[in-house]
Amino acid sequence: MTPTRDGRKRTFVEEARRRQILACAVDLIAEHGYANATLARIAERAHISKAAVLYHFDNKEEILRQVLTETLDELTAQLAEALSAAASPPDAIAAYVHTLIAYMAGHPAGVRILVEGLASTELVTGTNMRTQPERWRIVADIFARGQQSGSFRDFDTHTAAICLNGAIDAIASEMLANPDYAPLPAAESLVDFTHRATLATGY
Amino acid sequence: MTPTRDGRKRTFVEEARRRQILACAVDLIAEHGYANATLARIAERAHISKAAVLYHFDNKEEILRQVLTETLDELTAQLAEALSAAASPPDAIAAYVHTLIAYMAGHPAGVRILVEGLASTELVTGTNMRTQPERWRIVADIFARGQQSGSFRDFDTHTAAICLNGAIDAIASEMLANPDYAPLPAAESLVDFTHRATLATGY
DNA sequence: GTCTATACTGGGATAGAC
DNA sequence: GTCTATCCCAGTATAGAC
Repeated sequence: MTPTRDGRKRTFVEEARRRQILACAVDLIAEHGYANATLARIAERAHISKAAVLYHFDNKEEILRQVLTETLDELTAQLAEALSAAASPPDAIAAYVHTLIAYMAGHPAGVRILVEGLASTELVTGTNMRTQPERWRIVADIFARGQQSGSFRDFDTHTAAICLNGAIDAIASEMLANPDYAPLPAAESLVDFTHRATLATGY
Repeated sequence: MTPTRDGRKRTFVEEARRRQILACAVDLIAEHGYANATLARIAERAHISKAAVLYHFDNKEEILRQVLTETLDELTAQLAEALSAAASPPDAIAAYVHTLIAYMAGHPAGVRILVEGLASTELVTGTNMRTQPERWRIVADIFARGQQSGSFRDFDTHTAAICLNGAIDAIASEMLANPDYAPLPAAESLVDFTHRATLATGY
């Protein structure tokens, strides 16, 4: 996974070291946040020197990027599975919301990495880390399919998708900030809101 | 505004310097982002030394905090005005959405400061910058009042408020990332979604 | 190919002169 | 009240040992 830039094959040690470094980075980011997960600390935890870390990764940002894409891939896989099992577009929307929020509830470290990672790469460093097909497209496509099949009323799918994702993210943030906030009822509410707002047939 | 820690009064020059420094910081953050708005650059733009900047502010984060609260205060004032003019809770929700999105459309620099500032202070540095009465409360209260007066159906006002704010923020982010994205239709859509999802009477 | 040592840069923060 | 000098730490670059 994640081939080298020049397509050359990776040695055994290299692969092992990369995994080890990434694992250390994940732990540190989850515990102390990205800004406090310094190269020195990562190196220390991996029992190697700073320079050794930079031998395997071009720079610190590349480590974040890698951690981020791995987390994202894991989530995407779960999402793909849930979506393929959905019988109808409205079902798919419900599955999307539930899968995302369930993941967030079960992987607080992953959430921190995603929230902080996406925010810091996009905003702080200016690098565009948006997922390949922009995130809202997945949802917008479901809405569009539902409109064609008549299950959704006519509305701007782009805006609806952005709002839904924003709502999910906000719930995730609240979960991080407030441990008392229950994710499951929140997910149910959000699905309910979305259905009421988008379904063609009366609720 | 923003008294000193020890309650002592601020001299004229001190006040002027603070304003000047904040103005420079605002410009730099808006143009290049918080991370790239270094003390050196702020000092350079204000024609003083780095240390002089730190004489007036304890550290860089305090500058951000100040910029943030000023931007937030401005926005809050506009919001309060719009809300007080609203005749009913549903009207208030519409006014809330429109005011926020209109502000965002008209003040791209302000948006950048808010988005980046809130994200980086809360997550990267770990400082809690949530506004005094947490942001969702304002909206949740409107929903609650509307439920009492019968205009809203029964739902979890906390979650609804979080979702609505998340949706607004997501629209703001999209506006930043994609200049083609039109804010006004998006605001209309969001108000429409919210009404459909929350009104007690059929739509 | 893998790594250590070391040195350089740039950012934030402090001490002390004026 | 403002500056200079200095320090520390983070990220990065290079040389070279093995």
